[in-house]
Amino acid sequence: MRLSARTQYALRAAVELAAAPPGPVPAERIATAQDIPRRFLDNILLQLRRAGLINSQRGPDGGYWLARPAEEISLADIVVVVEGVSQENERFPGVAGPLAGVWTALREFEQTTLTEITLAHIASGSLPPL
Amino acid sequence: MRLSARTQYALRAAVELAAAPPGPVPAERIATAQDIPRRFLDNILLQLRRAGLINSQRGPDGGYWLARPAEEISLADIVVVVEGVSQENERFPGVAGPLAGVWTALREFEQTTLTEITLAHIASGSLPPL
DNA sequence: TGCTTTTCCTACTAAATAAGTCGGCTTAGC
DNA sequence: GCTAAGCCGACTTATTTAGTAGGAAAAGCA
Repeated sequence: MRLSARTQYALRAAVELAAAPPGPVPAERIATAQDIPRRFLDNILLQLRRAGLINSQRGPDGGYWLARPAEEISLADIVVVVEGVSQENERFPGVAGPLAGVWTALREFEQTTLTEITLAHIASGSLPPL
Repeated sequence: MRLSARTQYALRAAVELAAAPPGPVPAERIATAQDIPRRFLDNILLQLRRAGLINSQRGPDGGYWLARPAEEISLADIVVVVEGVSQENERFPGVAGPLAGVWTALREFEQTTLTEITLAHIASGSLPPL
């Protein structure tokens, strides 16, 4: 389970939005709270908005907010957007063939887990039973 | 679960050794059977030998063989050697703190799975219940 | 001895990916 | 028209990945 810095930042930013009171949150505040390089964060938030996960508003008192309730956004939603969709299953020559099944099983568990956990879970600190 | 080509090759080479009849297997044969670039494979086998997972013999009829029975070498053994030991748990600022627990859970599952599956399982094609 | 087969070893390089930066434009509100 | 935001593509730099290169050393055999 290797996650790029970009993906980690995206998740942390999203959690920050989930935990904020209703209304726009400026990028600057997210950057400070989560210790994320400001310009890089801009970049990431843009991607999340284009994917329809968050909304934005410009101008004074502008900022970002979740496009859906935090209960309805899973970690997988964000990971998929930022990390891109996972690679197809490869085939392994000869006697190594059964390795494929192992990777499939691991990936499935990973995906199931990330799909079950929502931003609300993280923000509230109460994880569902794994 | 992102695995580098190097790690995949190492696993496939090890499985090939596990499936071979007793005695040294030359790198050339592994490279052909598993379609791995020859010089790169040399490099990887060297690393596995230094880690004590395989043994080698030079000269005509030389080659490589597993240092222990295939039942006693787990996929994790190989992954750890090639991929290096996993990074320490990071901490996440503020409200994103609980994310750490998710990564820990995922990593533990991954590690448990890879530890339970041995080269013998793969070579025989009979995976243990996951 | 010398030839062949095979491993051993360090170092190098090219390509891809990741991480972040820059400059400036656009929009909204006062 | 000033200020506080977001919007956007392009650019730069660092790291990692995936190999390659060149040869040295050992083992067996004739």
